[in-house]
Amino acid sequence: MTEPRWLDEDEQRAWRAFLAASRLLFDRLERELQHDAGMPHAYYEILVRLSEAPDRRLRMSELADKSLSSRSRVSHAARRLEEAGWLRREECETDRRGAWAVLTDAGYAVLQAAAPGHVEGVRTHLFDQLSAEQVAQLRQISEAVVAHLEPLD
Amino acid sequence: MTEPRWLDEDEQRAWRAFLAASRLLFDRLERELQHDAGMPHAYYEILVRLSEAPDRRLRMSELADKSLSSRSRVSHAARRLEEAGWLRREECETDRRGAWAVLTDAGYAVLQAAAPGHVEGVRTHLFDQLSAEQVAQLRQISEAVVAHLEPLD
DNA sequence: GGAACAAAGTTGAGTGCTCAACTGTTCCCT
DNA sequence: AGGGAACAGTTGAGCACTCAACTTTGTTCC
Repeated sequence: MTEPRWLDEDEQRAWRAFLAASRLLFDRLERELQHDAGMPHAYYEILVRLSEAPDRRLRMSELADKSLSSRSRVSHAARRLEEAGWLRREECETDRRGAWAVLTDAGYAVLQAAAPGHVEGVRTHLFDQLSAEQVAQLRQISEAVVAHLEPLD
Repeated sequence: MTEPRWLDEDEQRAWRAFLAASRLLFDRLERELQHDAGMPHAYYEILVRLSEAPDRRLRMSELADKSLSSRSRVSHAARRLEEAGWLRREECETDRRGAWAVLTDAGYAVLQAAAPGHVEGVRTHLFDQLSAEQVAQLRQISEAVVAHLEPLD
């Protein structure tokens, strides 16, 4: 291994602040969503992606890609969501290996009910604390990180 | 409930980018740490906090606060870390309810071994992608969020 | 056409987290 | 002093995630 490149003072502080902000924010939103809508954020995101797809359906792999989850994770989640009646799986005609994940009406209704509260949380805990300039900065910073991590892996 | 305050176009994009960046970054670091050092990031953070404390020891509650974890989480983690021989619990003389978490020499050694690789990951996946200005921006944004969420909760 | 390889998705074991309930101790207040 | 509230920490059940192994189907290439 080569000589380790340590973090300087500023980076150290930035990293710790970012770590703290992320943990606090996501833990908070997770808890609110769990409390108000009875589902973890990962499930919420799956429902959102499905609701935005044509015919409210996506192949399992697309769903995994769009929600930045592993196939395994989505597969486990789909089982749970199916039990709850919010999602239905259908076999794919054109590729017999494949499966469609379809958002049910009940799933759509649950999402509609959960969304305002969740959005309110995001507003309150994030955007209300930032200036318009900072929102733009956060976006650019995030996009740089995504651009680096997305293609790889 | 009052009228929901939705996110505008810019906020929507910023939020999704931030979500994606955070998930990708933390998942990646988590996986690297698990692979290279055989521990999740939460455990790494516990070891870090202990290593920085006087005599490498902290009361369980302080440890929970500093690592932004619930007492329960730290308690479960401590059991695991104790099994691994990286941490030892001692009873507190001045408060018989309390317990000290003490970093063992083995724990310190493991942390020393894990740190360079982890820091390298943070560099590569985060700071190498950002300008010095963006690092400063990220810090300010994060501190604003922490300031809002820290006291409450 | 058939063999090797890749892709889609599922499954089970293991692990860490949350939540609520619990024990034991200390603090506070009159 | 004594009773009640608050605090420190642990525990167990339930759930979500990871990793690796697996089945089934599609693709490629000779």
